[in-house]
Amino acid sequence: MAFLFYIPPYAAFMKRLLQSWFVGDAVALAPKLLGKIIKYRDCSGIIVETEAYTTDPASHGYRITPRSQIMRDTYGKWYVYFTYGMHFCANITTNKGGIGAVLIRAVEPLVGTEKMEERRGIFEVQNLTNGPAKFCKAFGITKAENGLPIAGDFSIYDAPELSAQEIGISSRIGISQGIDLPWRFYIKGNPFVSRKSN
DNA sequence: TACTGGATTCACT
DNA sequence: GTGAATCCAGTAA
Repeated sequence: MAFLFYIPPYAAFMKRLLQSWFVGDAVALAPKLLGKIIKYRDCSGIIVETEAYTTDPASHGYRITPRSQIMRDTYGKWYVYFTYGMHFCANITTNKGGIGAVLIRAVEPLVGTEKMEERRGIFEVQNLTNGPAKFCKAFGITKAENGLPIAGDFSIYDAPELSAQEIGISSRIGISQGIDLPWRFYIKGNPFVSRKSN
């Protein structure tokens, strides 16, 4: 909540990240996205939780299919997929030639809270965007946004004042390698991080 | 063509 | 903690 206090001072200095910023290893980029501001049309928020996907068995990139091809062929684009018959999840592709994407798991609402409440049909700010599908629904992100470049109406901005937060990391065992794999990254103590990670 | 399961969320117990 | 919702992508035949 304390973040909200700082919006006006740094808003003027926000710098839009170019597509080339998103080139690299997904595991390295995922924590760097924390504290960045995501903006889509009438809504914006601070990214507080991300998840890295590469070529491990839990990732769509484990087997490249027409759907997941974007994970291999692009960087700096939105990979939005439909799951569980009712939810969308939004990823950022991070590689070209390699395979990688970063899932946006949770954001802290900044602008457009009323729109988010309308789309979600609930009026508890804390539950609007604290989950990957919740975030998509609140921001109005659907499959129509799949493949769009991170630019224009659907961009990410750097907010230096927010980037120095303490970062938490969850890991899972990489089945194929048999080693610990950094996985979820989140801003410690932030109330909008989904429950599983805090 | 048919079948299976899912990077989730929510209501209910 | 458990199970339902709900439909698309992927796979097998």
